Amino acid sequence: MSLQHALLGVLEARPMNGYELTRFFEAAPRWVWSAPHSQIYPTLRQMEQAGLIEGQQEIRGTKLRRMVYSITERGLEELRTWVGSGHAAPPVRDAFFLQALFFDMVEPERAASVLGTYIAEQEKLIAEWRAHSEALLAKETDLLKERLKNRPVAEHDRIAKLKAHVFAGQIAVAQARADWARESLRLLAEDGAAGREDA
Amino acid sequence: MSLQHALLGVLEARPMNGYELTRFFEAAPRWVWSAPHSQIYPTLRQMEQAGLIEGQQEIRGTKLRRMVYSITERGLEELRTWVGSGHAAPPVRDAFFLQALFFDMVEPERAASVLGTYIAEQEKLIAEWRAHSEALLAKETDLLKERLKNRPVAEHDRIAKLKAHVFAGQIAVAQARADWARESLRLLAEDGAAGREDA
DNA sequence: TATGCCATGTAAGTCGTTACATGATTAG
DNA sequence: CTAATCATGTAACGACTTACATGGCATA
Repeated sequence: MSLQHALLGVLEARPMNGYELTRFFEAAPRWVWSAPHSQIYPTLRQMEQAGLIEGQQEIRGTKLRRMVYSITERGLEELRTWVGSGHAAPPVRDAFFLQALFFDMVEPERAASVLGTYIAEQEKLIAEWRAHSEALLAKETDLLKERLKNRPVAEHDRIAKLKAHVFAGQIAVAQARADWARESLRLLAEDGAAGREDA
Repeated sequence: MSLQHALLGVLEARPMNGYELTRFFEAAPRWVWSAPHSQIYPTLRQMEQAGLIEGQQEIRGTKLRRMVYSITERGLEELRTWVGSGHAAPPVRDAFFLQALFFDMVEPERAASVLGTYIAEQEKLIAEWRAHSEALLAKETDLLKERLKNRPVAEHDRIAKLKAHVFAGQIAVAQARADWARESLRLLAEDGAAGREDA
């Protein structure tokens, strides 16, 4: 159900149509959730039927229609309830750690190459999230600006800090992964050397 | 496809039946992958058809049958190929960070309670993984003992270290999450105080 | 003889991926 | 006029969840 809550969370800032939401959820500098448009459009219709959001049709030009969805009172309530209550953690399922568990089955060079790619990926994510986190702290993102319009000015700093901190969390996790991968590289090198000495 | 590779990785240590694999993948002290038996049994039959594993039927008592699966040469090859090559990272999708992104919408006390539960969960995972990591380093787990039987003694330490290190990675990530959650608690407390001062 | 473990299944439904498909509008 | 962008869909498939379902074996 998380996609629904993600959509509610975005629509809480301002009304949007499916296309805008799609750009948001398919965006390259990734956010905390992602989804393709093929999932977003049907979900929006579902949510409208459930009364969580309301669609308003608009016409651009003569024929190009778009449905602009806004969050309803029920949607807000659902979002607040979900955010305020605990949810069971999803089962552990990490394909990369699974792969790493069998690195002893391949030549160290191949494992090292896989690790190198992984580190680069994590670094890229870190860079994107860092930029986003800083933009939030500076209250420079479009969505945050919209969101703050409905909040008392006294709370603006608090809200910006809290949101930025979430991305700091993503960064911390990615950093832990990257650091671990670098240690793995060292471990592989050591072992490789030891292996050669023994041989 | 990761479940298939997880199964191959376990069966590389020794032949097992669906029930044993199920206990492994549904185990409370979680591993790096999990799956219910309703997913495991059909997957095993699929993998047998694909020639990745081979089933041998055994009878306990008079009627109780069980299929003991062993990895085939093709399965080994598939596993090695998969382990040795890079795979695109799955899209970012973290329900807890998503939830945290909207903590400003609920009372700080509720957010704090959600964070508290989260921290406890992470700590529990850390404890389980720590125990598992230490058992691996000491070469005390059943599966590792089986696995090492087919490897040169000179490599035993290396293999144990590599496997244990994967769980150290899971621990590092969980630790990063827990630390982040603790910082979040501090941030919420600060803000709460500031909010009350302002009011 | 009853409880707990061994052992294996099916089925319905949700979530997510990938590919296919269509057409309007705008800016250069 | 043509390419990029706006805008919205469908369909098939695979992965995972949850619930339902059955029966044998061992031991107390």
